[in-house]
Amino acid sequence: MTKTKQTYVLEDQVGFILRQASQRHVTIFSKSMPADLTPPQFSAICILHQKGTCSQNQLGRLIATDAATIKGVVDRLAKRGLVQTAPDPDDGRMLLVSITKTGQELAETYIATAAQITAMTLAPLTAPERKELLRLLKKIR
Amino acid sequence: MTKTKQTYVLEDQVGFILRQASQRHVTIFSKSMPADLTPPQFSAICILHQKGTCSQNQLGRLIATDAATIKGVVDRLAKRGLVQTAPDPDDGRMLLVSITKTGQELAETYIATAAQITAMTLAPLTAPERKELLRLLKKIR
DNA sequence: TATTGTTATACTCTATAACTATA
DNA sequence: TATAGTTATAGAGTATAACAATA
Repeated sequence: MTKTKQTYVLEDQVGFILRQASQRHVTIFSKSMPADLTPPQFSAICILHQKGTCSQNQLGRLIATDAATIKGVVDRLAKRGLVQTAPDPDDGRMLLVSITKTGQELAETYIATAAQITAMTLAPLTAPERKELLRLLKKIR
Repeated sequence: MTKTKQTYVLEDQVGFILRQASQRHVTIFSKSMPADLTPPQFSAICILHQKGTCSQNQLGRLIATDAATIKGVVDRLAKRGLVQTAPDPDDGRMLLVSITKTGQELAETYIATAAQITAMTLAPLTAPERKELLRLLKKIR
């Protein structure tokens, strides 16, 4: 009887490959997005482009960033004049975040670019492979 | 003729889902790894466990982190006594990183845990789906 | 001189924990 | 008690620039 030696090949671990795939995507994103926005920043702009206004924490939930992280994202967007914040008159805990006209215009201009970034990221795959990758990633997220 | 309206659904963008899948994996990793190591730190320990010694930049290339990032990773591991650094006597530019006895023992103890973390991350998938996900991720990394 | 490696600096994202304020 | 938000702290990733050593 042979005792199976425990093997752990870093190259085949899902976390390691996931990190590399994310790295490549972020590189494509930052090289291709002329507006100097990071992926989370663009995600926030996207949601606000659709909803107009929402609370800071709710925005964080929609773009999958926690309360501490979304604060930094919103602060940086506000500093650039792309969003505004104001306390909710109905609930003093809430901080309402809304998109500015500048932010709205930026979203409309660069949504096409974002779609191209997705296409570039998926370029090595065939159409059915792209669909399958999204399906599998959604299952493990 | 109908003009196709441009749609950009954040939920379906590969970058957005990739970020969420990575987040879930990192969460599993940090909750399950008793040794309080991050994924890049554990990757570095793994490589050094196999190779014993390598230059700092080479280590970075092997675990897919650039020169500036690997320096921080190595510094933190050195502070914990898991690795040591020394200038290469043959090439004064190189900083050789080697694993300590403590680091070696830690690697041997926790490689099984790391394998379990991979399994937990992939738990929502069937065996053929796991294989396919790895194949597709490797193509876009 | 060109290349490689290291280091310093700055900015962003992420997560946790502790805290305040409100419902 | 539960929720929303803020702040502090820490690790990581990224980019750029400066510097040292080597080819």
